[in-house]
Amino acid sequence: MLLGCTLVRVLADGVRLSGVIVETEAYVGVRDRACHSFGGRRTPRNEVMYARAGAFYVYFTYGMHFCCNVVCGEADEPVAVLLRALEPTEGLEAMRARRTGARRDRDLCSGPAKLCQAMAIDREQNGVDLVTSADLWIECPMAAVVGTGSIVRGPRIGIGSGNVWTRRLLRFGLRGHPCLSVPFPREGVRKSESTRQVLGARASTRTGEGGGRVR
DNA sequence: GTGTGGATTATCT
DNA sequence: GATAATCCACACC
Repeated sequence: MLLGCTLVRVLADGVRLSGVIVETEAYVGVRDRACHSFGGRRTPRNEVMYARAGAFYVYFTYGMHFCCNVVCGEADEPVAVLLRALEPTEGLEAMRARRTGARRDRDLCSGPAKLCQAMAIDREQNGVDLVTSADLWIECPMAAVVGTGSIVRGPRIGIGSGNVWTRRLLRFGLRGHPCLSVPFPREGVRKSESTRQVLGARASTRTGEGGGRVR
């Protein structure tokens, strides 16, 4: 479970940037049409998806943006979670400097490309091991555990349409949080679906056992 | 507040 | 050559 955990980045000059993960999307591997590894596709770009859980997968898109994912499968099991939004908590000054154009602090990291810009994440961080890196990791203190009632889910963003994978509710967020990238269609989870889907959410966004860092 | 279109390039077909 | 897990500015309500 990544929601509620904190992404931490330490810059070369020692400045520390961090934010609480408030929105994610699951990309569940070779069966998922919207996933870069669909059908077992393996290229230089998505090679990191085939690493073991804890690897950081950064890719470039739309000619000008970076997006970042946490790989969460075993080796050769290309499954990852896209980080879509953070609530900035440390280093706001540096984030504002990098995100000229963000009018409010809540918009510093309210999108997958925005958070990469704010957190100084680009190609350099592709393939970083979040478990051992000294300048990029995820902290998951027990106090950050999020109750299932605080989670909303909906269809993933920007992946076209036309098959069941575009409709599956694989986007997750903290209910009503001001830093979400896009509002969720309806701020709730239908009772008939909640139990099964929340269990699915936890399975697909979990990257390993608890502890100081995710692995 | 919502909706539209432009920016700009790695990657794969 | 087409596509893309996007963002931003601007127009309009």
